[in-house]
Amino acid sequence: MRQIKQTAYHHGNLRRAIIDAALEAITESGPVGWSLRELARRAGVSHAAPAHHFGDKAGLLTAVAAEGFEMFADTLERAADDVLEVGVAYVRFAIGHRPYFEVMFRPELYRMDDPGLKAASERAARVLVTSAGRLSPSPAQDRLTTIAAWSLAHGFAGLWLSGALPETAHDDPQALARSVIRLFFGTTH
Amino acid sequence: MRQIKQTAYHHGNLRRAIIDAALEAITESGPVGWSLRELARRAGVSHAAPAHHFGDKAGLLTAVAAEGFEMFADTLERAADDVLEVGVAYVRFAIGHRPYFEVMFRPELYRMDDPGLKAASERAARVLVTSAGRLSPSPAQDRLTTIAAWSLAHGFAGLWLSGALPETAHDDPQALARSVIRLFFGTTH
DNA sequence: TCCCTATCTTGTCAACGTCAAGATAGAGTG
DNA sequence: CACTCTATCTTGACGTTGACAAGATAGGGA
Repeated sequence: MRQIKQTAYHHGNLRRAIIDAALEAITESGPVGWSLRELARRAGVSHAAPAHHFGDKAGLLTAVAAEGFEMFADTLERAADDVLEVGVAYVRFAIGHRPYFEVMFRPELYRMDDPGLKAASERAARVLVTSAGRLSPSPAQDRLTTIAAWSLAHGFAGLWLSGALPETAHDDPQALARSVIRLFFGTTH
Repeated sequence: MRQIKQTAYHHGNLRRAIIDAALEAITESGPVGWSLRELARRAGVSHAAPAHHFGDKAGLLTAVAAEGFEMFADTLERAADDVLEVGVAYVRFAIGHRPYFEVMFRPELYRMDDPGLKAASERAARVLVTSAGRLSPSPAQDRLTTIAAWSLAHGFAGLWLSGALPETAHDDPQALARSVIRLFFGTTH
């Protein structure tokens, strides 16, 4: 998956175990509905063990966001050939990796100056800019088109995650997202 | 503004003072970066005073969300004549009343079964459905068009609030939003 | 064998949300 | 004015939390 810096000491790989526990907890009760001590209990270690790996809560969420942006950039890059599919991939990631997504776009929860995080998020942004540029009617409207396409995908994901969309949308959000995107960007594909 | 149930007892109007303090605190550090005790200190009352009015933290955030949805519905209704302006009003509210907006679309923070809240949020949704319907090319695509338009406005607002958009966007977000919406929905107006 | 260092534990602290019980003061009634 | 009633607010307490400091532990290199 990703580089693993820790050789196994007492626990095995506590860093990963804590992150996994955090992802579970975020899935169950959001990015703030849990405590570091609870994660430590889930991982079977003492209450202060997480602090060694992440410093504090923001440090843990920084690690989650960084990992999320890495996976996010990978996902978008895999779809980069087809502009429509980049949008669908955006929504698919948000829904399929909800705990990551819910942290990633809430920068007050983590430290944005983390170098790995910044690199991954810029990598993801590059795919969006490049692929949306191909939709632009004229070079002068590149920026506007990028923001529009990004807003559409991001808004759909956000509304779906917050449960604001009508129930019928919950059957197959990915197909619905594809329809919505196609509505704007034509059926050229 | 809205009905005020409390007659002034010891404090004057503590309920309002606590909500205002909450809005300030949310503006400064997000919907979870503060404590009830801090709000009580700001209002100059004891640490347990807020509990009487709101029960618990979720109760306070429910009141914030309800008030937000009321104002939101009012804003949208005022713009309902012009479909484009509904989208602009959506963004304007999100940015101009950021602390409300940041709570409203995070339902895990409050109690969605609150009757006043539900009524106001349905009132807002009705404006969106009605006005977006006017954009729909055919009745069969009403639902899709509504979701698309809503996603566009919601996504732009969310991206702007999270600081994800490039800095140039921060000069006049409202004008930028208008351009973005016009890009999709033509310049018929 | 010995030390070094990353890893984890234990103990502690102020602050927090929440609850229970008591104090206070305005409003209504006579 | 005297009295009571009740919404409002205070005080005190309890278990939990994030964070810090100091100590224990164990694997790896010399």
